[in-house]
Amino acid sequence: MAGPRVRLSRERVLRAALEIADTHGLSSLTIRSLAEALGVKPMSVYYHVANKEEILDGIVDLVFSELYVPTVGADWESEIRRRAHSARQVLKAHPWAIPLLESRTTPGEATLRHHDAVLGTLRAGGFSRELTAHAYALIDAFVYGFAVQEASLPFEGPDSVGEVAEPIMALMAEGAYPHMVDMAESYYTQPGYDFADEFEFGLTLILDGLAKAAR
Amino acid sequence: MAGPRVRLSRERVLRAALEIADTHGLSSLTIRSLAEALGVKPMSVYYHVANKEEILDGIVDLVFSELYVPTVGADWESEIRRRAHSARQVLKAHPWAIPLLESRTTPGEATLRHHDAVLGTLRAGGFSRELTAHAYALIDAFVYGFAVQEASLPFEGPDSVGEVAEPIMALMAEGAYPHMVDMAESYYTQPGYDFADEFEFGLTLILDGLAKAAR
DNA sequence: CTCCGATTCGTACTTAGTACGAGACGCTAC
DNA sequence: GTAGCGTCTCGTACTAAGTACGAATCGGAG
Repeated sequence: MAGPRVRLSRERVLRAALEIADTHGLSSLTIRSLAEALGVKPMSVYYHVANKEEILDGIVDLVFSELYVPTVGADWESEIRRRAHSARQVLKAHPWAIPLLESRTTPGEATLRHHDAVLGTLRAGGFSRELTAHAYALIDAFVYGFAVQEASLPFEGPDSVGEVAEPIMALMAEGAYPHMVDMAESYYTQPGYDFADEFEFGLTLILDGLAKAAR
Repeated sequence: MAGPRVRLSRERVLRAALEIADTHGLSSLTIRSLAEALGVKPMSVYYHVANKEEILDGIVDLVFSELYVPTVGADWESEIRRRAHSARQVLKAHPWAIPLLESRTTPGEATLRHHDAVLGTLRAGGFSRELTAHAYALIDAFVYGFAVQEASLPFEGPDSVGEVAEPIMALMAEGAYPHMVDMAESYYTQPGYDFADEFEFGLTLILDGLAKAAR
């Protein structure tokens, strides 16, 4: 059953944890399931990480490491745009990571490197420190907030509307939420609607606004 | 020891749960702690809620019910601005709720009513359905994302910088994150800096952009 | 081959969610 | 008042999961 006995390592532990979260969801990531995936006994994991918190911090940083890192010095607008799209992509691929990003207050290396690059790109793009701070907060709030919305959308496509719980539909039908119903019926459920497009609109509006402010 | 024996109810259960989360943090909210706060035995709680998930859904909706609900028909910009500030305030008061807002996919009544009012305000303000969808996504992403940032900021004021873990500071000192260090030293830690101001900047930029798009 | 630090694991305690069914309460009809 | 019956509360106990503690094992250096 066992292979040629591979040594454990913090790296392998985190990789395996990431994989479990990706394939079976965050709630399936337990020390025991992790140990099993590694072909090892639970307590062995604890030699490489202090506790589960550290594992969570670790996989969040792994997710961060997947983000496109903007090039300091290149055209700020396209770099920031690219990294925003990248972030959306990555968070969509690891939706379980979204609730974690906040609770983790111990940023990892990839996380710090990433933020540093964003700040650098803006500064090199001619943004004052003040405007950089504004821009940084605004862009990240949007990107992150958008990912959250996308992950928790009750209906995210023309097909999945039916999945909304019945009591809600009942209330909706009763006319309790007229505007939601109107939007749902006349817009969100129309063929061709894609929530992802909202991202482009918002990002463009923000970048345009920042560009104007930077002048 | 017991008072005049007050009946339990879903309402009382949720109120008590909210209070525990507010005062001792979300992790202290367990069925047992909740039962004790209610002067009751753990399993009694389960007559009023199906499981802990339902409790979480419930307190999230309670938090939503604290938000300012915009008046449909009134000036959209000031209404939306007011509700944005309200949201920030509320989320700041219940930071534990932030990670929850996403994971909960079963919106409560207050949540739905709130969203309906926002949509209605925009529509009544002359926004097309398309622009309403854009605006709604953009504004909420920003408001929510901002709250997240605020809650997880490594340093959120001139004083608390020292709280950042040492390894990070060490790396920073080594010059690994020059732009972060620069911003931290020359801007974030300057007296008078308040992260909250970033909210105003972002919100105004967004509302201005939307106003222009609405014309 | 022996010794030693680096790893791995066995055992077991603790906290937490909650299934199941019995018991207590209090109101209603006789 | 009292029997009867929903409504509500709780006693018991099982399961899952994190992890403390120290023993067992492994693999390379001398």
